[in-house]
Amino acid sequence: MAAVELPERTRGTCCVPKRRVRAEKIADLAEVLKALADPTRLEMVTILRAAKDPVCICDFTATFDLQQPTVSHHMAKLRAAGIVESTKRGIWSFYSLRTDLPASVRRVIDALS
Amino acid sequence: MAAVELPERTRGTCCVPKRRVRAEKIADLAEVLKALADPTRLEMVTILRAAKDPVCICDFTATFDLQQPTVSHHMAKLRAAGIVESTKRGIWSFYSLRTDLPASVRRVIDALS
DNA sequence: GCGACCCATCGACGGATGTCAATACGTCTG
DNA sequence: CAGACGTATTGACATCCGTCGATGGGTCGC
Repeated sequence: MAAVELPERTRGTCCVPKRRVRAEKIADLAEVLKALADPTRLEMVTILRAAKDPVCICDFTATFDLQQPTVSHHMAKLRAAGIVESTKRGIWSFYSLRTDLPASVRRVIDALS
Repeated sequence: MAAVELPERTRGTCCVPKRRVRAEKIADLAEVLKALADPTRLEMVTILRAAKDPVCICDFTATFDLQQPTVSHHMAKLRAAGIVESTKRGIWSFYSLRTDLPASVRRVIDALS
């Protein structure tokens, strides 16, 4: 394999790499990634992505080895991050991926699995 | 907009959504996402992705408003997550994205920015 | 060799996070 | 209405995380 070319350096001087992305956008994306960076929430998102219809949260409670408040807490985090939206029908709460996700967020979620 | 069709439910019964992804793979991906889920590290990765040659860590220290140990700590996290690799040249340490990233990780990183 | 330079590691500290038990709230059934 | 059911919220607790100062180790120039 060809050795990678390393740039020449002079002592005491550092160049500043171009910051191509707006700081605000970086922060927003980091928030989304933080919401996805948990095994439970990550699997929730992949399940919601594969599901055609909204999924009742009671099904998630039955899926994961976690207490109901914990499952609810995770869903609240996904909703706070703007990844998920909820609908109520009688006693039940149904969750689904938001359809108006920003393009970058949509790309990241599509890249999962 | 057409109302989303919500599945019928009966009290006391929950169905278990199909878990399509292996638990191990979910955990690995969550680890990578956790490494990316920080504004500093996220920008580091986008800079490395845009850079053709390995980048000296002293340049990152000059870029971010953080102390040198903190920058080093973030790079160590990216390396521990298998996202980044380092080369030494004299005094300097150069970092670059790993070329043998798993396909899913590569897709996620390409989806950023 | 000595000092300057670059980098990694360690220890500490405040804040965030995941989890659960307890509780409160809304909704349906009988 | 009364109770059962599904869900969200609160409070508590242990753990993890980002940041910094201090320190140590390696490398170059003088």
